Amino acid sequence: MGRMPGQTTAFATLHLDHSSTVDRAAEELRRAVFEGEVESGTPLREVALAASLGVSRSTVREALGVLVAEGLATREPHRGVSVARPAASSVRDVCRARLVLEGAGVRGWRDADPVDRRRVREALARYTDAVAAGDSFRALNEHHLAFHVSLVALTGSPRLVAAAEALMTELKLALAQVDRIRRNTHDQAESHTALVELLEADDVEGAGAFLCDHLEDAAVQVIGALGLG
Amino acid sequence: MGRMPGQTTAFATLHLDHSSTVDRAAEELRRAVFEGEVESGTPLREVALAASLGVSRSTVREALGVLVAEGLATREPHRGVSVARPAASSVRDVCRARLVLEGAGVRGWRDADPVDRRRVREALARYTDAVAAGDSFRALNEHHLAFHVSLVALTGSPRLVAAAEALMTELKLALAQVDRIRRNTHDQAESHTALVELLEADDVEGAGAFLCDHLEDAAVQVIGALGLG
DNA sequence: CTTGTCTGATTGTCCGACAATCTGCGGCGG
DNA sequence: CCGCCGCAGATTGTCGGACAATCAGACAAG
Repeated sequence: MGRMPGQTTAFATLHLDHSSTVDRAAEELRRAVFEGEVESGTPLREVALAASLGVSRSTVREALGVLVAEGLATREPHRGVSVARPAASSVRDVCRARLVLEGAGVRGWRDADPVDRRRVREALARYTDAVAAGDSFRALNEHHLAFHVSLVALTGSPRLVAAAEALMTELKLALAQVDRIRRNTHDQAESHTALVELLEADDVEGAGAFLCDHLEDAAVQVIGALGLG
Repeated sequence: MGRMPGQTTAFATLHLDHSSTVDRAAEELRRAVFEGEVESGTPLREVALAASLGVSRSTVREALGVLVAEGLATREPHRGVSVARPAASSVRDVCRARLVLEGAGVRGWRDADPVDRRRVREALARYTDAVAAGDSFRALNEHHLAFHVSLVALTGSPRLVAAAEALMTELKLALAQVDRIRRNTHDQAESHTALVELLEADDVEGAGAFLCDHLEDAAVQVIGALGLG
C-alpha cells in the first residue's frame, strides 16, 4: 500500500503507518514472549524466525537486537539470541531499582505537577476497575505496572520514566512465566489504594515506607513463584 | 575472524580479541562523536561510513542502531541517523534524573558495601589526581563522571548503575560540544572532595543537599555553555 | 571412560539488488 | 515575479544469497 499517485490529500494512515517491518517483527516477538509461546531460555534461531515471520534474516536480526536491548533476550557470541531467563538476583535488583525510582516519585508528591498526580489516581482507578471486572492476568499486570510507572512520572523526568518502563518490561518477562500460578493481584489492588490514600493525606513518609514493603514483598513473591528460592 | 577487504580507513584499526566487527564500528563512531569530529546534527550516511570504516553497510547499520539505542544519535524514518543534538530540556532532565540516582547512592552511604565506599574514594582520588596532573578535558570529564557513577554504585544495583552510565553518555555528548570553552573543572574537584568528606562524617543529609546544588549548577553551566539559554 | 575428530547447524559479515521515500532543482502556469 | 508540479539523484528499508568462523553433538580411537 502507499501509492495512489494523484492524491494530494493528507490521510490518516500517517499515524499508524509509522510501523516499519522491523518494528512489527519485534512486536511479534515481544508478544510471543509475553504470551508464553516461547519458554525462558529458548533459542531464537534467525532462519527459522525469518521463515516463520515471512521476513528476511537481516530484519529478524535487527528485531532480535531490539529485544536484546530491551532485556527480553540475551545474546551470546556465536551462539545466538535466546529468551532471557529471570534470575532471583535480577528480580531483586529490579525491585531495588524500582524502589529508588518510585520512591523518588512518591517523595515528590507534594511538589509534583497536578496533572501527574491526577494521572496516578486515574491509573489506580483503571487498575482497580480491571480487578473488579475480572480481567485477564495479562491485563491486570499491565494496569498494575502502569500504576507504578505513573508514580515515577511524579518526578516529571522522562528519562526516569523510560528507565522504569525498561524495568517493568523485564518484570513482565518474569511474570509471563508464572501467570497462571498466582492470582492474589486482588489484595495488591487494595494495597495500592491504601498507598494513594496515604499520599492524598500528604503522608509522604508513610507512603514511602509502604512502598518499600510492597516492593520487598513483590520480589519475594515473584522469586517464590519462579521457584528460585 | 572475518576478512577485512581493502579499506580507506584513515586510522589504525583497533584489535580487541573477542570483539565483533559491529562493536568496533560502534566504538569508532562513539569516539568520532566524543572527539568532536562530527558536529551535532550531522547526518551519518550508511554507505559513506561503510566505505570509511571498511565494513559492509549491514554492519554499519547495526552499529548505528547501537548508537541510537545509547541516545548518541537519533533516527528518523527514511531520513537516516544523525548525531543527536542536546536540548536544554534534555540536559535539565538528565541532571534531574542523576539527582535521583546519585541521591539514592548518597543516602545509602552508611548501609553500602564497604567495597563500594572504597570505590568512591578511589574514583575521587583518580579525578583529583588527573586535575592536578593537568590532564585533557576528555580525561577529566571521564574521571569526573566516573566518580558520579560510583556514587550510584553505592545502591548496589547494577541496573541503576547502567541507567546512570546511559545518562553520563548523553551528558558526554553535550560536553563534547563545549569542551574547550570550560575550564572550571578545578573548582568541581574541590567540591567533590567536600562531598566525600561530608559522607565520611556520616552527614548524609548535608551530602544530599550538596549534591542537589552541584547538579543544579552543572545543568545551568552546561546549558549556558551550549548557548541554549 | 576420556579424548580427539568429523559433520552439520548457526552465526557474523559481506555483497548486490530493488522499491519506497526524501531532497533539491528546474520548468510551467498564474 | 512567485508558487506549484514533477523529475532525477540520493538515501534508506528490505530482501536474497553467499561464505568463513564457530559451536554442538555424534562418533571413532585410545
